[in-house]
Amino acid sequence: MIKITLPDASVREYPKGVTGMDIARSISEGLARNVLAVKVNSEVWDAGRPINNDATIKLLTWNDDAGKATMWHSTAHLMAAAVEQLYAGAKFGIGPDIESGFYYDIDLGDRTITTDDFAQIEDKMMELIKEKHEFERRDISKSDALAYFTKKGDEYKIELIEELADGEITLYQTGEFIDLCRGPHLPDSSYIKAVKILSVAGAYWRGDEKRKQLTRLYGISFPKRKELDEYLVMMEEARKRDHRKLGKEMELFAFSQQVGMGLPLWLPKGAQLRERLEAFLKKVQEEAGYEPVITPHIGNVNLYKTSGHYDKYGKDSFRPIETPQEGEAFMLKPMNCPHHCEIYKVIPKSYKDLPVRFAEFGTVYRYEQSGELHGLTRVRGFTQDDAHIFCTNDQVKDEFKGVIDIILLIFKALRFDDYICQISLRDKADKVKYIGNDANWEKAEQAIIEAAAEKGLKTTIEYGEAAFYGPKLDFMVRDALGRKWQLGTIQVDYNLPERFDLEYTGSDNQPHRPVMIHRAPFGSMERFVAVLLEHCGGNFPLWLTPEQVIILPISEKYNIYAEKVLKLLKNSDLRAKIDCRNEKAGKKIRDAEINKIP
RNA sequence: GCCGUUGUAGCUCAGGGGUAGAGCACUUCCUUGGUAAGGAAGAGGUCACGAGUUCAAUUCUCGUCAACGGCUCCA
Repeated sequence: MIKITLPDASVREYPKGVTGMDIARSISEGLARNVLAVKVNSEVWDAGRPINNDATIKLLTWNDDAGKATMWHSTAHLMAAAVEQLYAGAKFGIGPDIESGFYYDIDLGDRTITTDDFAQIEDKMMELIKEKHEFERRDISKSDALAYFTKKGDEYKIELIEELADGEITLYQTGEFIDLCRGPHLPDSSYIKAVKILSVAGAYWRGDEKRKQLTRLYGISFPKRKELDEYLVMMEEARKRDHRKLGKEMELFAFSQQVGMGLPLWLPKGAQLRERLEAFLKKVQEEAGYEPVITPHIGNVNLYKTSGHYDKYGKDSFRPIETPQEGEAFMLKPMNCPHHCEIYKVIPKSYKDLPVRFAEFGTVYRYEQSGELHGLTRVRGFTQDDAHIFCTNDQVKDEFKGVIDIILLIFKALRFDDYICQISLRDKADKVKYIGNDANWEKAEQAIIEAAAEKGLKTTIEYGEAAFYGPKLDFMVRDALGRKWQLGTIQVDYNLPERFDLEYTGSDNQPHRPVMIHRAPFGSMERFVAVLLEHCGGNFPLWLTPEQVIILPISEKYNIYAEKVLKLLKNSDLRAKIDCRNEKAGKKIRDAEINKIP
C-alpha cells in the first residue's frame, strides 16, 4: 500500500500502482468523468499512469490550467493524426499547448493548407474523437526511437531525439499516429467535445530564421460544445475592439503609405485625446516634483557611442544622418535617456539637490522590422511619457514608491482594475553579466521589493529578467477581455551614470555616483491609447472622450435654440456639438450612439 | 527581415479577359419631425503601382509597395 495525500491534506491508502483515475473513481464517479490529468508531487501525469510511491496528488480538471493544457496538448496530437491521414508524408515538428489552445508545426512538402481546408481537418478530428482513441504511453530506448522516426523519414523528430538522453524518451500513440512526447495526455480522445482550427501561419523550425519554415496550425478545443461557442463569441468581441478598427472608425489616427509604415498620423480627435492624457500626467508629475525638459529629435552619434546604445543597437537603427559638410553624423533619437544625462551634467549637483526628476514627452524613432509593425502597439516613431530620476542609493525606494503612486493613479482614472506587477531581478547564478556593484544591486532589488510590498502590490518575482543595467518593475494590465498587456515600467540604471560620468557632491564633500531611474507610466502614448481603446471598446471615460455631448434638434426650427444650449455647455467647459443635419431624431440618436458619444 | 494571405468608391465588400457594382457615408431637393436608419435624385473609381502575355488586362503571369496572420526581434 502507498499513502496518497490529497489537496485538503487528507491521506488515503491505495495499493501500489494505483492511478489518478482510480483515485478519482474512489472519490466520486462525477469527478472521474472530469479528470483530465493528475499532478503527482510537482509533475503532471496521465490519469492512467500507475503511481508506485507515496505521493501528494491533485486531480486536474478543466478548471485547472494544467488540465486545460493537457486537453489542448492532446488535441494537438489528434490534429497531427488527422493531418497525417489527410496529407500522407507530412512531417511533424513540435506541437505544444499554449496560453489558449495549441499549435502544431508541420512540414507538408510542396503542399499548403489554407483556411478552406480547416473544416476537412476538423471533421477528421471529430471522426477520430468518436473512435475514442487512447493516448497510449510507451517508454522506448533512444535507438528504437531513432529507428522508428528514421524509417518514417521525419528528420525533425530525429533531431529532437538526438538531444535527449537514453532512458527519458517516451512515445504516445493515438490511433495510427505515434509521436515523440513526454506527455501527459488525456485518458482518451472522447474527453474532447469540440475542436476548432483557428489559423495557419509560417513558423521557423526551432524559431531560427535561417532554418526551414514550417506550416503552423493553431487550434483550440473544449470539453463542451457550449464553451467553444462562447470562446468564438469572445473572439468576435475582441475583433470588434481591435484598436486599429476603432481608431479608424472613431477618426483617432491613421497611417499613410506616403508618410511611411509604422509612422502614425494623429487625427484631430486622436490628438485631442492624447493631449488630454498628457495634460493629466503633466499635472500629476508637477505635483510630484518633476521638472519638464525638452530635448532635440536628433543627437550626435557620439552621444549614443557614449551611452553604449550605438554599439548595441546601432546596426538595427535608422541610418545616421550625414551633414553636407563637416562630416558630422546624427542619429534620430531612439531614446531620451542620454539627452537627460547631458542635462543633468549642465549644473553641478550637490546631495541637497537630489533627487532631480526630468520629465519629457519625448518622441523617439526606432527601426522596427517591417513585419513587426502592428497598429499603434508597435510603430517606428512614438512618444514616451519619459522621465529620469537621479538620486542616491538611499532614495531609490522612496522614488519607486512615488512612481508606483503615479501609475496606480492612472490605472484608477482609466479603470484598469485588474493588473499585476512583475519584479525583474538578476539571475542569481550568473551575476557577472550585470553592470554595477553587487552591494548596490542588492540594495536596489531590496528597495523595489519593499516599495512594492509597502504599496500593497500583488507581485511576481522573475529572476534573470532584469536588464543588464539594472532591476525593474513592470505593470501588466488585463483588458476587459482578459488579454494581458505590459504598460508602465520603472527601471533602475547603474550603467548610464557610469558612462556619462554623472556625479554629485556628497555631505562628505566627495564626488558620488547617482542612481538613475527610468520610468514611463503609460509606456508610450501610442501603445497606451491602443490598449485603452481595446480596454474600453472605444467608450472612453467622460473626461477623456473627444465629444462629451451632442445636441439633437428635432427640426431646423430649433437650431437657434440648440446654438444657445451649445454655448451654455461650452461655457461650462463641456465639449459639445450640434447635429443639425436634416434628419429625424431617431437617425440622429442612432448615429450618436454609433459614434460612441456618451 | 522571413513564410503565407490580401489589395476594386471615403468605409464595408461583391464581381470578373471586352475599360466596373451594392450598402453605408457625401451633395442637392422633398419632408419639419419626439427617442436606434423618412423619401428622391446626384456626384464619386487609371480596380495599389510597374512590367509581361494577349487583338484586348481591373481580371492571367512576374516584380514592387502596403495591409493582415504568424515567426524572429523589441534600448
